[in-house]
Amino acid sequence: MLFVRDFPDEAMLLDISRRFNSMDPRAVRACLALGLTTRDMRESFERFLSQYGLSNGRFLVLAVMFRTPDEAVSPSSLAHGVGVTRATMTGLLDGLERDGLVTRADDAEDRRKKLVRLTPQGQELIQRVLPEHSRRTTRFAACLTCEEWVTLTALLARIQSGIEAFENIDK
Amino acid sequence: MLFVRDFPDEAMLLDISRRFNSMDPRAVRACLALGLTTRDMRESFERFLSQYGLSNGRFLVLAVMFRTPDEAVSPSSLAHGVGVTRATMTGLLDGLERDGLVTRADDAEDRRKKLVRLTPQGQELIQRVLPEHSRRTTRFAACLTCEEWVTLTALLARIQSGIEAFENIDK
DNA sequence: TGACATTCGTTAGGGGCCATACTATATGGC
DNA sequence: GCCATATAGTATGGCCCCTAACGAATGTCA
Repeated sequence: MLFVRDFPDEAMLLDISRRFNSMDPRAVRACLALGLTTRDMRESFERFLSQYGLSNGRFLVLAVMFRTPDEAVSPSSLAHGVGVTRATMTGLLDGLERDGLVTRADDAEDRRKKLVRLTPQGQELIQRVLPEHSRRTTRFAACLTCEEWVTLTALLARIQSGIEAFENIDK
Repeated sequence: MLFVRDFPDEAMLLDISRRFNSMDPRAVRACLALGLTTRDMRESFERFLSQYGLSNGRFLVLAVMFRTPDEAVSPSSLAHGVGVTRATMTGLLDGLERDGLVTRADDAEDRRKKLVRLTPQGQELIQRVLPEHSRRTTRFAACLTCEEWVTLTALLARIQSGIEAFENIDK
């Protein structure tokens, strides 16, 4: 019932639930809201990044690398840091390298590895993005009070552990 | 800072925020939780659907069509109902037709249109999925109390209108 | 040292989604 | 009837992400 992109579906899904099982519409509505809110956040964020020719994945790569701008990192550790597979990282780095934001060199010590480095253009770009990103996040944080954010986190944590619980039943 | 798939990033992003701007870590944490919870819900849901050879999109198509199992619908209205573009719907229908869950026929009245219908196999499948889906949703709803779901919805609504607000500033 | 396992980056192939642009058809205003 | 416009479905090509499998390099341990 989750993960719809359009509002008409709310009616449709409520309809389906009604036909099959009397489910609490408040929970259904909240799930819908969860999906839609997250989608809106994501879209807003990606629209912002796209002004700089970045996607979420590309941004995270640059951001991770910018923590140690002068050190080279391996694609593998980047993949872990960003939270994608190594295969996906290959694709991201292909794009970033093509756009001149990053370089890949061989590692003399461990010849399986590559050494990824930010180019000056890469550093310049991420330094231009991050402050604005920061401003956006601050504005975003103002949507709720501190207590409300804490409440939200607590509720989400309960949902997550609930999912985990019945995930284990399923399997 | 949202939309990370892995936990190490929390540290990383807090680090970034700290370096650039003192942001409320409670808000950052909540955003992270929002993204992670939604992802977990989505993954749990998709894992469930994949047992039946369905994806979120494919499931929604069948579910929408199952509201009127005997009526034919156009790809266009399906796209609107499911919330994807017409181009995406073409792809979804290609797959569903290939798997024998759906048929496409020409519309004699309006020769631009196609008429999509559930096959008996399609009906059988969605009828097998929906009750289990319903049970899952019910279990899911039990994660929080009714009041808590209402609270959650309210908080999310505030976030959404907040996003909308500064989305309008940006553009 | 040699055999085995593990790690690295990559390729190949898939799904999901999008925007864009094309063809065929329909429709409203003249 | 004719033309501009809108709509329907699709093809193409792109991005993001995945799994599976590969060759090369390295680690391990008898």
